[in-house]
Amino acid sequence: MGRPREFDVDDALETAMELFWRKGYEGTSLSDLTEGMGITKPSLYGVFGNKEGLFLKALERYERTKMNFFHEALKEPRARDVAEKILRGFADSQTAETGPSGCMGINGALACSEAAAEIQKCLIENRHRGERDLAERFERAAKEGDLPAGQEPYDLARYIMTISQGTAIQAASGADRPALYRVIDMALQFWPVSAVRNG
Amino acid sequence: MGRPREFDVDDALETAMELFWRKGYEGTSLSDLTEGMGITKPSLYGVFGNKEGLFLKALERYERTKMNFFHEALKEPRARDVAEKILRGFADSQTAETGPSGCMGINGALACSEAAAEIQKCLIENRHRGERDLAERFERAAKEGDLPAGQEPYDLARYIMTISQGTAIQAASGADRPALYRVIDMALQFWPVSAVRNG
DNA sequence: ATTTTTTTATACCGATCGGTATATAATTCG
DNA sequence: CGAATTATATACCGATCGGTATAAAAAAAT
Repeated sequence: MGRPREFDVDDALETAMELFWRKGYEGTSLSDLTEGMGITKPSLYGVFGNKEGLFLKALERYERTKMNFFHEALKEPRARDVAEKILRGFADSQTAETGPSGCMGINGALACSEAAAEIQKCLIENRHRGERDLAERFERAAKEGDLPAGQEPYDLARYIMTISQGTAIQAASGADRPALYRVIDMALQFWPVSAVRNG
Repeated sequence: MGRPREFDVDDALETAMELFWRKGYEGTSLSDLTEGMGITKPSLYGVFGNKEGLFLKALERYERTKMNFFHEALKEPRARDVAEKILRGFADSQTAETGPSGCMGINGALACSEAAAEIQKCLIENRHRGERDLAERFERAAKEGDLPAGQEPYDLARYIMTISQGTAIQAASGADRPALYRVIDMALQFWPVSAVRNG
């Protein structure tokens, strides 16, 4: 009951996500947000709490809608396919024609004032979580004899994430998708397509 | 003549560089700067013009004092040594005990408001310049038969810079130097130590 | 129709932002 | 000694920051 909301929460959150993605947490002002979302400040605060709450909800949406390839990739039976799907998935997301370039989890708050320290911490933990998930997948691969000889699962995971974070900077600097794909091709050169078993 | 300056310009610039490096251009306020540098705002404006001018001078200092390894590396006679020196040079700078983690050229203004667009553009051009310098070095290597078979100079340069930008994010996320060195080892696996001639 | 509930619009809050006007202090030059 | 010059300290500027108080508007419940 009560007066019905005049805007779509999902649409508004999508807009907020794109703004934070493109301009970062501190680079996006409340005026940017309310103007872009087409709502007033009281409406924003009523639905999303405050700027920090809005950012976290936007980040959750980003993970759910733009990073879904990541956990899908972990299900690949071969470790090399896991790695390649993750690398290309990141590159695709970072260079989509629609939406900002780069990665929201990096653009959001890489370096910032003390006021954004909590957001910065969240994003760092976010990165660590992804890296850990990938490392655990590679640990399984190691047990299965599915890693190139002499490769440590955690080092391999950090390597893959480092490439993806590098392509995020490249994309934010104007690199297009084919350029990133060539980087990925090179990053996977040492990893034989069929190191242990076929399939 | 006139009243003598009561602070050392070089020391003040060093402090400004560290602040911008750690907190970014927009994340560093004039209060942060004047407090850290131990000078007042009129002194800052008298010597450095304004915040943007101070940032550009700090960036110049950063390039001169922290990125000097880069152009030194280009002088290495073998392309693989060029690549390795650059990769380890970046990793060293990004993980120095003294000074902030990561890279000032990336932390400075990766994603920001319109007010910092000019600084952002400068930093992007900065990255492109380094990549181009490296690509031209690899072009020379290609003529000398000093690249692994089938590698394009510009792609190889982008690859090396992508790794270095990735380690910058890793360092800003807490990774230590040995971890980055292991990433670099992996990134160079495809590149034989002596592909063409010995030396 | 009135009450209740929720959202909206407007106007406002103190704090901080980058930047500067003014005047005083400290030096060199004549 | 002035006079000129430069740097300092203090106080201030309008604009914007994130956030909110107040009240009108629009619906459901009685």
